[in-house]
Amino acid sequence: MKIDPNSSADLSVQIAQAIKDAIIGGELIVDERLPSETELCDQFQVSRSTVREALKRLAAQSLIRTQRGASGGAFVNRLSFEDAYPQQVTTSTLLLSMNAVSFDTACEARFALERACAPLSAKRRTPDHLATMRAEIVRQSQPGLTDEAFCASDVAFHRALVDGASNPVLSYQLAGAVEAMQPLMNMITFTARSREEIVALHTRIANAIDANDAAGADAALQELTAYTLTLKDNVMAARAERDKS
Amino acid sequence: MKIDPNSSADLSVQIAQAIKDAIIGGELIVDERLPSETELCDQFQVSRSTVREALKRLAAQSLIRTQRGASGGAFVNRLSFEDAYPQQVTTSTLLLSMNAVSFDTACEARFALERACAPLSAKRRTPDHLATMRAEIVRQSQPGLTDEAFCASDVAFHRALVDGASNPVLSYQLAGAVEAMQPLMNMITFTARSREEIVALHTRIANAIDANDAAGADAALQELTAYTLTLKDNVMAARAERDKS
DNA sequence: GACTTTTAAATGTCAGACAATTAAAAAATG
DNA sequence: CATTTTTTAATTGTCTGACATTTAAAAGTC
Repeated sequence: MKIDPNSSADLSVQIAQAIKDAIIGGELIVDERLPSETELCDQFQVSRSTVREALKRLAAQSLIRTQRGASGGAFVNRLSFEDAYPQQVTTSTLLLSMNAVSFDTACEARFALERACAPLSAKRRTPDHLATMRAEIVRQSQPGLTDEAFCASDVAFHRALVDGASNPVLSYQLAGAVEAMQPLMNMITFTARSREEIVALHTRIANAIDANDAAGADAALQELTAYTLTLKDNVMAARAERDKS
Repeated sequence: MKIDPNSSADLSVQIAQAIKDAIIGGELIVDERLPSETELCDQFQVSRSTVREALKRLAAQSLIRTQRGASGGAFVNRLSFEDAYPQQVTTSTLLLSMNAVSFDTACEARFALERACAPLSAKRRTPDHLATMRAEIVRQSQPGLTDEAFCASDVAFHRALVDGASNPVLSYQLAGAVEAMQPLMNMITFTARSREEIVALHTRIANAIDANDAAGADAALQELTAYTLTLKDNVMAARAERDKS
């Protein structure tokens, strides 16, 4: 682990990168303790503040964790899917909101990814996944549900569908896409009629997954995609009309 | 933006979270300048080191950028897909390597996601994407290529396929899955025979995409998935044999 | 007016101190 | 001797103050 004295980059950035490289390269393994801050000062010939800023950068990425006290220090963190999920969701959400990603683009991505999971989910789903899907369908059918709660339940339903594939890598990748869509989905007002339609499609999906019917699930998902886009168009048209008057 | 004086969490963590919330909540908009470090010290009633550690945490997540000099400071960063890609790849790579994700699981996820893109890519790919795919096929055909270079070219080929869908959200999500697989792929030794087979499948994929043939591309991708798993099994079996003797 | 110099504001880095936490060692206790 | 309590030392967290470096804007110069 060395830094380039000729580099113009900030020292704390260089040090963070050096440690990060060591972790990625396997020189530092999971749960291994890094040298103490004081030792890192000696090693890199910088002050403690600089070392600390570097360590905070790594902590922000969940690459290390720190413990205080004797025999404390910074330890290489096992990056778990649980840790990575929320970061992935936050990043995806900001990407969508800051880059003016259109509803259509996000929607397309979401359902394309979800359709990739559906065949696997049809094969492997457990009773547990099916129960979650059914429960969310029941919730969605209840009148008086706010649009936000309806959307949250929608996310939970699709999450169960994705998790049914029993592939943590897929679940991780999709959590971002599906959950990041939620703010966009919340912009849509769901009429009683449209909820009915969505619940019907959800039921078809759940039934297909239940029956290990990949093709059926795929077809229903395609219809749901098209219907979601229709809903969005209606809401947009209604708003445009309202704003005109 | 306030912090809870009763919280047991580190001050720099709390301050980072407060600013992060303000960004996500839209109180701080893109390119807006944050108060200077000194002003933040007053605002949160903490020392400059603490404020700086909080800012470094945010910088590590690309949420802010800093500029030195007069009229410098910390600015809310527009999180671009370009910034987010490498972070996504690093995180995915570490997730795979640290959680003992099996080759099969990663492979399944990768190809499932890729198949989700193929139909869109068949519809929208530009001559540019096709040219990249063809160029990588040519490179892969050259004898004397190292396994690493072959794998890198493989990633580039599939990246072009994914980018052909012209959906930045999909490209972003898939970059992680595909590139994170590379270290695992690098473990495989590609014989001349297997390269020939892969190049043939790549050619079929490129031809199908060229001909706007979604079904053809999907079929070739499925075969490639199966073949990749076969290759892995062969390599594993050969190693087991070698280690026994 | 165009160029150069100065200035001031901001971040980056350093040094040293003390506070808070914690595990282990040492001491006290029964 | 075993158990509990106390002390100690190591380590991170926070504070203070200083100086270095960078940079845009203001002031000065021709």
